[in-house]
Amino acid sequence: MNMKTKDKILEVALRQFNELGADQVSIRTIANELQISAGNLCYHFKNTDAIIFQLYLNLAEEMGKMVEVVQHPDTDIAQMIEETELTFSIMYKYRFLMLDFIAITRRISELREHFRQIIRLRQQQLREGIENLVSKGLMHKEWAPDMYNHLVLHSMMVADAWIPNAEVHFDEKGEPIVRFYSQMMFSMLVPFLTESGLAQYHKALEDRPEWQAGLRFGASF
Amino acid sequence: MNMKTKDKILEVALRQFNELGADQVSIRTIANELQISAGNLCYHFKNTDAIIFQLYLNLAEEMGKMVEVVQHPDTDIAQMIEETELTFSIMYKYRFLMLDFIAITRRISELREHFRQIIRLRQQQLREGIENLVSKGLMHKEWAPDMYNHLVLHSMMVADAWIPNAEVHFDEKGEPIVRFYSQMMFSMLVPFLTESGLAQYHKALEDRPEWQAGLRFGASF
DNA sequence: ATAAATTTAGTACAAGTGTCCTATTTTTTT
DNA sequence: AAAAAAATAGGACACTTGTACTAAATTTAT
Repeated sequence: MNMKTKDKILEVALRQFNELGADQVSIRTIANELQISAGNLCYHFKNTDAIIFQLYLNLAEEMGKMVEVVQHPDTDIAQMIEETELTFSIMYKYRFLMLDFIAITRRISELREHFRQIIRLRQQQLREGIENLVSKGLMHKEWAPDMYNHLVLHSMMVADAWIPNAEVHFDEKGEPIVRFYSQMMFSMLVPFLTESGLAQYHKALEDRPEWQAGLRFGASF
Repeated sequence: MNMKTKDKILEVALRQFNELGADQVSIRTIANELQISAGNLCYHFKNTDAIIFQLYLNLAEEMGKMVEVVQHPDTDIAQMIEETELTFSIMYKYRFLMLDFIAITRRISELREHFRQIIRLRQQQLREGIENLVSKGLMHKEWAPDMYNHLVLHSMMVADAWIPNAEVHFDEKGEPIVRFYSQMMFSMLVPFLTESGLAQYHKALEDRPEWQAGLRFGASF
């Protein structure tokens, strides 16, 4: 099977973006690595922004598919953690978008509005997850007004921030990072779990040894 | 009194950085606005990175002074909120650093290490604050292992992420934004407050009407 | 097979950037 | 007042980037 040039471009571009940052990649750096002419590359994508936008669409698509698959309403805690990890993996695959998000949205304004939609989707997902856990007696009912509204907002911010955070505080890359921050994300719910919720949580950790080991913040934390 | 050219450069540069983003500002855009030659500007700062680094040092200095002032150990909740707001104001003044942080640290590597120190400082501050509240019976003792360790980490991430978040989800600028996110930051502690802690919290809000009104997330949230 | 469409290479151009250098002018020091 | 230092203007240079264009090669359709 022969990969189309267009796909090869996207593949190489994604890697370069992730490794070097959005501002260090140009049509020429990509064309060079692919051994094709810059003119050829411009035939497929007018400029780097066009490539970035396409990569963003790919991200959005992968996210969308993921959400569809996960739609069964009564998930347990172990499943919720897994879903978090899956979502975070997709984000990590396109991490340059998260790292340079502001600079990118300033140039490509469609992206900002489109991204807000994804956020709304994820937010709703989380809210439903919480309500589900409450109805099952795994999470407490909220004991202060707006408590879970706030929790959702805080979670969304952590979900946006973990990749930049990893970039600053870790030298590691890849899986361990994704797992560490998925765990951290879920740990935000722990203080709100009931006894049976906590029991499930600990059991889930025991069943997956790789969820226990994990990284530790180094000198910085 | 005559402002030195060097200070004028920093002033204009800071505004341009905040308004346009780090990648849209060059020695020439700054020189133009100041009606000085590019050569002159390069006499004072070799390049834009040198300006950015100096602005970062200014931020660090302001933060340092703030911490010194605030060092009295027994603050109440109202004071803690005020301190948060003060810290956030300083961050907001230099917000381009937060927005383009990753891209900037990739170019200026000294900055990353230096920044980690600030983080460590703030983290310690928060940890002491929590311990203080616990010892006063305003916060519960932790009822799950590492609970407050996690809380501190989550808070640090929100503290890093609020400015990019504001840029994506709000069109407003300035004070209201700072106040909104300071409130949000503090609201992370609310679920852990005791009854008397909650009472103090609500009283603090009542005493400062401007803390109550606040923004609401618009269509996106 | 032949015409048409797609894909590719190669190159030229204008704009912007950081860097460097020289020549004045202004300020400070002696 | 003379000498030294600091500040400013102006511009040349090399480099990168996105853009645009032409011509050749390849694939696809008829």
